[in-house]
Amino acid sequence: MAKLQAIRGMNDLLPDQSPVWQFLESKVKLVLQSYGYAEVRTPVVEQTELFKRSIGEVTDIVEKEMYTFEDRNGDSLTLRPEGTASCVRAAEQHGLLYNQVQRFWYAGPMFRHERPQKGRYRQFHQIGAEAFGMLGPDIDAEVILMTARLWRELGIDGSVELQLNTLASSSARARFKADLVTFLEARKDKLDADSLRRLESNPLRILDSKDSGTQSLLDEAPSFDEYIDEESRSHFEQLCSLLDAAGVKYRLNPRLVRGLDYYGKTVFEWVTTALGAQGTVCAGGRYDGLVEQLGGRPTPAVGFAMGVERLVLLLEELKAVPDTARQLVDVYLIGVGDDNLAPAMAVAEQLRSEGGINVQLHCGGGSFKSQMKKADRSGAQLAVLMGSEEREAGEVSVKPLRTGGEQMRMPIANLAMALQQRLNEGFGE
RNA sequence: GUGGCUGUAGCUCAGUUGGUAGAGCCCCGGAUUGUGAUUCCGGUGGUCGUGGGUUCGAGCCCCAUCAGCCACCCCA
Repeated sequence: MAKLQAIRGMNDLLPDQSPVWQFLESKVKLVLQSYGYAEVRTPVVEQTELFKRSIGEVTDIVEKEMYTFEDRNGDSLTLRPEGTASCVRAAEQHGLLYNQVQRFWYAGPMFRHERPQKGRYRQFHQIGAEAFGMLGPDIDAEVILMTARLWRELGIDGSVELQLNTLASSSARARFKADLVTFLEARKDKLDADSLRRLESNPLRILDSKDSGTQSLLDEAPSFDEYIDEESRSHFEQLCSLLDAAGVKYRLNPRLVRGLDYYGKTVFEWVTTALGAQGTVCAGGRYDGLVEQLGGRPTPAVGFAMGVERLVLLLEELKAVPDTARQLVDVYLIGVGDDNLAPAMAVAEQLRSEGGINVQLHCGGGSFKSQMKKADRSGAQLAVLMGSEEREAGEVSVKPLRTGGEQMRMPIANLAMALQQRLNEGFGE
């Protein structure tokens, strides 16, 4: 019979990896909470219409990357390809945006049918934050500061760079887009194949082209800078000075264009060179038009999403995860001989009740030698032995496995506290 | 969706012009009866990704397919 395997581009998270994810997730959560953001959880499946209306009908995501299917009622459903649309839908549906200011975050799997490669998978994970109801550049700055703090907390701030741009108002963008298309239409013969295709689908992305011929052509093209409206310009300048004041470094990148239709004004990306082609680790911007586009009242909004897989890769690349985050077991407990199985189990339960340390109890028998071997392999700092001698004395034997210390007897009463003390000493060496 | 590279033991990999599979690690057991990591000895474990084809004979050659990796495209 053929072996079953996971769907292409959808990965299992195994024990050697999960500590890295947990490290990342716990840090992110603490930072988001420290800014007063509240978690929202939405379903992974939504009406297809939601994504068509938010992301944009002609984007690659909607046209060829969504997992779309009919349910048993004949409704068209889609596995969410990103989180913002669902977040807005949920907030709007429950009246959370009505005359209110809100700060939310979410986390979870997203789905896009792309060809898998490093840092890009068909089921991938994002953690994102969205702030609603605030028009000024102050909230843009807060959102960016929050991400900057996060990189510091994770110890990767030296390896990511902030790129910043403004897409201005939608009317300014529309005027620029029209002129750019006119300019390029007249010079179609000089465009590379990809850019030619984008001329129809997403002309702004041509600015991003890696083709040198196209890039030199763009030098003579209309410059977006001249199209930026006064309000957007002043918004952007204020944002920049807020970031300057907060000591956040950034690089202005006029070619920075987001892939989703709903962005306007501020856009930013955190980029690393340490991961190959998929260098964007976090990206976001302002999307003042989206709420209205999805049927709500006009509501200003800013947000971002970070790619968990990419950050995990970066954390590993930089060896930024402390060993303590990987340690699962503090104490390995062995009952010596059948007579001492029950007492050993009782001690294990006692330690868990007293709290503070993780205990793995040896199960499954085997020679004493092999039990000690397992204690060593478990990664535990201490082996705790419960034999007949110890039991009769109301004690256990404690043997340090990583440090040179002597084996010693300890009373069972208040054992957790005594072990905790030994464990703390161990870290000092 | 396009292109390139790669699939041999649980893992990392050898395998000569085609002649019926090997190492290291891991795991299990042993080297004086309750003491691990180092060392030594022994053992378990593979329809060589899958399906066709060529051949007396295929892990090696050919085709297809699936999967992985990298890049393009796209994006977090």
